[in-house]
Amino acid sequence: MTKILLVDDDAELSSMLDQVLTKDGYKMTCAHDGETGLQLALNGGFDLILLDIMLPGIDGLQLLQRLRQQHRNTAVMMLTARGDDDDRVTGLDLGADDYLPKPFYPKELQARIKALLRRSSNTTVKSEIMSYAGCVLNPALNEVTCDGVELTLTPTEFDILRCLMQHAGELVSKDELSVAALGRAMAPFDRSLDVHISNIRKKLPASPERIQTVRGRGYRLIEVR
Amino acid sequence: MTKILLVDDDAELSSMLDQVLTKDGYKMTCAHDGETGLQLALNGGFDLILLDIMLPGIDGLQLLQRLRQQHRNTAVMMLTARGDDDDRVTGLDLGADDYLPKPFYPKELQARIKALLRRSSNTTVKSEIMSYAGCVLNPALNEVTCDGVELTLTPTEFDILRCLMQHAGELVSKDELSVAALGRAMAPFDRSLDVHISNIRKKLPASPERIQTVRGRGYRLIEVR
DNA sequence: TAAGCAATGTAAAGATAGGGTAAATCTTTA
DNA sequence: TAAAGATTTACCCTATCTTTACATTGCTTA
Repeated sequence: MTKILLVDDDAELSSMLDQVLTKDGYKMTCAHDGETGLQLALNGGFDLILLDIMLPGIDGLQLLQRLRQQHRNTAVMMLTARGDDDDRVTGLDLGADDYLPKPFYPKELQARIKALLRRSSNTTVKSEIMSYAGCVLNPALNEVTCDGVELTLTPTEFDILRCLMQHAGELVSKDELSVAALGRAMAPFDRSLDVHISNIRKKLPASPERIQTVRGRGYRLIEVR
Repeated sequence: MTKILLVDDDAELSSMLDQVLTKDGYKMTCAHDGETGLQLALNGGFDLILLDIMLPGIDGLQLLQRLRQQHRNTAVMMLTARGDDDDRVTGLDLGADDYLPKPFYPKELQARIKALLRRSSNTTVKSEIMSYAGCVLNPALNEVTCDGVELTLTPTEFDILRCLMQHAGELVSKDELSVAALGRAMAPFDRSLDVHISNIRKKLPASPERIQTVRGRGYRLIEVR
């Protein structure tokens, strides 16, 4: 079941959307201020968050920012007043996936929700212990060992390695790695991922090389020996 | 490199967007009518298609529909005139991922493109292993073997061979190959494709010849024996 | 059949883009 | 505010792509 969180202080609008979307088969939860919204967003396991920008307390943009520090994968659609062009751009840069200017037709919201969920549905992260290429990665504990030696990885490095291990032996595009670990698509001239890869390699046993570069295509973790 | 196809008959707007987005580091291709747009969209391997609705010939919605019959995964952003609410909903239902009402600020387009690419980049296409003429091509691993021997192909060579194998035994025009592998239509005096074909042949077993030249028409992969 | 033309093959040179990584800078967190 | 971490910058190297130039092939026509 698809769970949607609606954060909006307009009680009337909330109630209307609640009805409409419930009828569409989504499981709805509503919050009317930023604090409650953030709290729920962080812990509720939602598939999609509909987020008003103008909120009492923490505003929508702040909420989004705080959310993105922990959850890179929840889809977020902002609901904005018309004309707030700057807010929109800021929101999208902060990692919102879409916005809809108020006022809008429910039909359009429904269509956009469908489009967004369709797009984001295959963003799943496993959390089981994984083992490959002499490395053992435990997502629950945030621990990795390689050839029995414990590695000290930063969170980003950990996410990159996890993504590589999820596709053990397969080619993983830099774009996919970037989204999985940095929460954004590769931007032109963006070298951040390359640097992280370089740093991970420094922490792994020097030989044999476990992270193979496939020029122009991505990286791949390879089984040793 | 992220490839974007822009389909819009407004020459001035096209040229402006072309400039702006090229500066952002995207590899741009433009089409000004529906037929050309569809042709390119189907074969160009684009990451994102910016699609005007009002087009001479095939209109944007038709184009989208035709595209979605074959390509589920290319991200599509529609550019619509303000007020066409129905078109927008239709578009999103047909599988567009976003729309932007004209006129818009380039900054907003840029932000939306980033958001959309971020979202769509991990929709990995589980491409299938193909086998023909003694060659086995595995897109997920970026690996090819021929008669059991592993080949080391560059990304472009790989794309060319994949395109040939997709049309196993059939004639493939140089134009189609160029679009599929180089991301552009053949230009006069453009010999790049010929050189790539030559290089692939060098890497394949010397005999029998598997890539057949059909003079004036294109190339075709032929079953050995 | 030979001449002429256009398409194709291909070696080699030149241009470009992708990637490695040290160091500087920015950002977040404690 | 310091420390950790992420990102940007800058420089280098080289695989890869494109262009060039010339050779070859095959078709057409006189």
